Amino acid sequence: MSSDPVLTPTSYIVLGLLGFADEATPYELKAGHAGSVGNFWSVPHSQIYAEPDRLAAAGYVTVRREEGGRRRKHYALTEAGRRALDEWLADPTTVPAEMREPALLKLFFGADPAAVAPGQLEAHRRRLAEYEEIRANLRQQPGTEGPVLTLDAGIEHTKVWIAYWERLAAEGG
Amino acid sequence: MSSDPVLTPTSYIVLGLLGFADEATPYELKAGHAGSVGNFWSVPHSQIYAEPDRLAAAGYVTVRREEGGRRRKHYALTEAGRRALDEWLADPTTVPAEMREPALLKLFFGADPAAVAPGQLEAHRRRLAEYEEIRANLRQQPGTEGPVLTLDAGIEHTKVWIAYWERLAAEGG
DNA sequence: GGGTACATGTAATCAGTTACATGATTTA
DNA sequence: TAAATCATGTAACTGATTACATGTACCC
Repeated sequence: MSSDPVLTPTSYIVLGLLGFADEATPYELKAGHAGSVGNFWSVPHSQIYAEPDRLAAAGYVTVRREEGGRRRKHYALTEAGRRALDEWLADPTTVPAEMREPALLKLFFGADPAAVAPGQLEAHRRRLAEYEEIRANLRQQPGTEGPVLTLDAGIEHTKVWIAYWERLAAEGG
Repeated sequence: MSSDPVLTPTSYIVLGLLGFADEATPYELKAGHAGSVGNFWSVPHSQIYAEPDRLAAAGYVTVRREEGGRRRKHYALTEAGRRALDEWLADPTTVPAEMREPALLKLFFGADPAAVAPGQLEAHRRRLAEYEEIRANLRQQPGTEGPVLTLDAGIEHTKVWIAYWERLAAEGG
């Protein structure tokens, strides 16, 4: 029909969040994003406010505006939106991201590993603690299989980073 | 002095590549990028052609244009460019990147792990083979410590991904 | 001399970033 | 009631993506 409007990761984050709630205001989307997906894929609030309108223009969500007072916008998935989300979830051809790790860029171009390592270690250790705390909280709740799996991935990779930077920190020139 | 023009990762990739060569044409930058940094941080060639001019405008590189024939541009670091590169390399406060892994986004929003896993496995196994081949070639050459370290990181993380997706593929519902 | 790979850009579009701004509620 | 903090946007700018376009050199 329409030449498919390109859906970005941000689009799918909004669609996915709307898939959990029946209806949501931008603020609820923002709140739902923070502390969940936001832990491994942040989106600035300006985007979270802008994206639903793009999706509405493309027919993937509906907007209901409050009459009185605050005139908030409430968004909900349309059939097309649900379909786009489901197709994306089912699509088996997902290209893995590149590493794109700034600290690696520095190593590549000759930075002293011992200079880079401490900062990385601290950041990754803090991140690991956060992930494990979140995981402990999620553990018992039902319906959190997806988030738990992503946390597992985050935890494992973070541990690899910690081991990596510990090694480089120890190999002082 | 000047309100510091913001240098992006792309800027540092160009600066870093110019730091290896005394002088380079955009094509040489492109070639130098492909198969090295390009393995974990790709930059489209349109950017590799555009970025040096931005850097020139900011005083970090000089441009020398060929008189005859092809009138190619040759770029070289200025003092300021070398300083910016060195300061970036020495700066210990590097914020680690987010995971931003599309496949994780899908898991988070409820995709069937068994549906996602095969494609991820194949992609990561291929990637691992590439990395190990490059590493084997680099191993003997002198002056490749930086690239070897980044490859090590890539290899370790790719192995973690493979183990992760193998586990999810095995846990068929 | 015709094709194919190499080499070198430009143009259009747009999502993402950053900053600005302000209204509504709660709390001290 | 003054101050935070919660909630909700808008505006400006620009790097990144994608596509278009063309020139040059080498090879069969």
